[in-house]
Amino acid sequence: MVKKSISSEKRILEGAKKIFHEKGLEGSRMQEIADEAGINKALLHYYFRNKENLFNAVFREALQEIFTKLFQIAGTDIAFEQKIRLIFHDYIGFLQQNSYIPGFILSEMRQDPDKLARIMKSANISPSTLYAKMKESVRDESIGEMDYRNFIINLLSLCIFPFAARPLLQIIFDFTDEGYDDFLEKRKNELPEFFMNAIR
Amino acid sequence: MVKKSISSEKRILEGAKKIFHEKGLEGSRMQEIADEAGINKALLHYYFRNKENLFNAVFREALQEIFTKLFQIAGTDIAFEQKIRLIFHDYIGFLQQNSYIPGFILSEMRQDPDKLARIMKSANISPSTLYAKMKESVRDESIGEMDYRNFIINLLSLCIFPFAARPLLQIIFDFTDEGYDDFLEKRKNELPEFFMNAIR
DNA sequence: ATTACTTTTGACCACCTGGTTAAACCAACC
DNA sequence: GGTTGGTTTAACCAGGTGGTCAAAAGTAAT
Repeated sequence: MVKKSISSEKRILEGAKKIFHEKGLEGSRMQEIADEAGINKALLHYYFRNKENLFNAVFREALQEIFTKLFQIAGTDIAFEQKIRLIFHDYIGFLQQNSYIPGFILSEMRQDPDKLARIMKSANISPSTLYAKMKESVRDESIGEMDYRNFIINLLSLCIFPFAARPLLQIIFDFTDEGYDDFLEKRKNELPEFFMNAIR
Repeated sequence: MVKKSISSEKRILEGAKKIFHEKGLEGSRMQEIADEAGINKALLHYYFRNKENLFNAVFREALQEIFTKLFQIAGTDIAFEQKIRLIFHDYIGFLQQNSYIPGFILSEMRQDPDKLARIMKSANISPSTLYAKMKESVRDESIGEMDYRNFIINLLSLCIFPFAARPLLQIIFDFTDEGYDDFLEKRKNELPEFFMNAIR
């Protein structure tokens, strides 16, 4: 009884993730999600009241993952330069294995900034932690003074943009799928040097 | 007679731009666009055959603008460091005045990569020009050897991401709308130094 | 076996959507 | 003034959408 219920709910969430990630809120159909989960459409409304609820669950999870991972890596207690190297390597590694997340979040956040703020709060994401971690790390070493917001934004830009803009960049540079994967793999190891030079 | 026709078509395109930019293809309603343009819905189908045609016109224009502007700036014949400074300043300036474009393109490109490739071709965007401009500029000076694709991607990342991720970044850093505008304004002048250090 | 309950389903519906059509409108030309 | 051509509109439609509901199926305790 409990087993069945959990299984169905999980399958719904998995199906919803796949469809929503690919087509977004407006582009996805409840029937499609039901088919993907292998259950009846009415069951979607039994577990999640409506489309918005189901979507919010998926959206919240994506936000949580992308920030949790970042905080986790940034919280490692190692020397600054090592931490930079680790962030680029591990965070891009995380994005490689969750390549749908950047595009999904950037696309779906646009509709309703208030809703975004609400979900950010309910997801218990506290940016101040990241500030602190970064700021004290930055202070630890003798690098140029820099606005920590620019510091973080530059870091995120260099990590996330190549995933969010992937279709376009692949066309521009005539990359195959494998070619772009290889390119990202090498990029993981080139970015730390680029970034360290930049802030020195 | 001709006047009327042009006026209507222009008004439709303007309306479509506003609505599509804000809500995307799937989130926009033809009726909404008609209202925005102040005309009958049937007239949309008279000038543009269907929703997809109308959307493609808007999407193509956005792609054209964002690349034309970049190529134009990159084509200026000045010394390398000056060109970097110019790109960051003028390209971000362009994005400031067309702040909807990054999010719009990044969101709407995801649905159909083939369609994106088709439109890129029909819009006569030739990335090879950019390659050339950049590569020869890079060779002009004594800076570190670097994959020109990483060079361009880093540059685009730093310019575009802060616009595409604006809603999220504003929440994270607790920026007001004006505060974020100010932040971007200062960023225009800080990025060249960051970038020049990075590639030296 | 009966009861009490949760879970799952097929059938259904009101509404909205993109798109069509035939008629009205209007400017220019004869 | 009537004809012709492109332009604009109101009314309409078929199909798809999220959502509902009552009944069926399953489950565990009595």
